[in-house]
Amino acid sequence: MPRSGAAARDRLERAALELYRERGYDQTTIAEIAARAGVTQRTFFRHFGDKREVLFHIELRQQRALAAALADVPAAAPPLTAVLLAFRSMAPGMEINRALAEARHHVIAATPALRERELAKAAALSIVVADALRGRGLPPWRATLLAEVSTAALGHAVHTWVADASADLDALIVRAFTELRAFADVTVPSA
Amino acid sequence: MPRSGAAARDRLERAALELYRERGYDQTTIAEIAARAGVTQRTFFRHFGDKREVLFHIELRQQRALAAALADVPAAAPPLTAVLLAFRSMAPGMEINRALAEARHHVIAATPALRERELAKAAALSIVVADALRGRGLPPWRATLLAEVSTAALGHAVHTWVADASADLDALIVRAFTELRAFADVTVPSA
DNA sequence: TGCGTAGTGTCAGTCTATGACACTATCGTA
DNA sequence: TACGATAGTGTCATAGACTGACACTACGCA
Repeated sequence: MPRSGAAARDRLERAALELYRERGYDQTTIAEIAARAGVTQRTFFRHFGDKREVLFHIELRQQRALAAALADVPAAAPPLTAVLLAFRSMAPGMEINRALAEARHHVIAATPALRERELAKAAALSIVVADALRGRGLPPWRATLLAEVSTAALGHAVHTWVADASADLDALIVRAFTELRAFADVTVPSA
Repeated sequence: MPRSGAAARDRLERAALELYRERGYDQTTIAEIAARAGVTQRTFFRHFGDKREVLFHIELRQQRALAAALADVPAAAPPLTAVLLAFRSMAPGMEINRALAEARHHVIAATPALRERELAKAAALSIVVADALRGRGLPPWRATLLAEVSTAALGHAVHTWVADASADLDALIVRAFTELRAFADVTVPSA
């Protein structure tokens, strides 16, 4: 393997985040990001699919971490408990990167196009969870449903956490799952 | 009020859906859509914010319908039961437009950019639900959580419905909410 | 030393999206 | 009936996101 390219990619990620924060996403051009990273526009698009993706490359790491965490939960644990445990196991790692998470959050919250991409990444995470749930024996429909709902709960916890400097992510995740018990009280026909 | 513009907007929506299906989203240009609708490119962008939005204009109608349905549920109904009732009340209207829904679904499912926008629309729907839940006395954090989770469940039901010609949307919505009771069995610390 | 490969630069081009300005159709009113 | 206000449209010009093609270069390995 020759020249790695990882260094350039890192510089691009850093430069993009800086510029998005300094002058806003819409007021930043790819040319400016590339220039700050010391490469050309064309190289930017070789590393990232589009202007948004540069902010979400780290999600790949989280996706893999989640898949690993899910695989690590003992098979004896009930499906949703396994999901909760896997989610909780990711909290410490995120707490460490809180500063970066906050910086990204500011930009994303201010930019509709980025919020959209964030939802897409959450959906990708949900697929990882669904795979794991199917692997634990849940029928596909149920697995997908519970994966999407669990991921939505996780997303809400993360959003609260990143917006509140004094919040504890792990506690929020637990709280979210706990409050979902409210569904047990819903009145449904013949049930 | 002068010239209404609604006619041109309708033609644009129709033309876009046709072309997206005929040759795919990426292979379709705004110029082609506009030409088929008998207007110029510039007029397209006056009616729709971007190339994706033209497929999601109808969601506005559904958003309003959902808000109305939520307001119509008696105040006596518990919050999540109210959400379920409101969701179910939308099923008949969607069943009527099944053909259109299927056509849109094919295009959306085949196009990542459109799936992304679909998620954004679901998030918008979730905000409507959250508003209603807060209006019913739920604390904000809980309202947002349950709104996002409920909307995720609705989305899963709708996706299943649109992909299976023999499916009954109302039954799927009920089923989704029923299966969410599984969260009651999750093991959480000190609870 | 030379070969293969991954990464990069350069160039040209297409398409999305927006701003500015002029024109036109329709409605309400004098 | 004439007229002004307003919403919709066309035209023109332009920025900026993205892509394909081709040449070049740095690094790892035989």
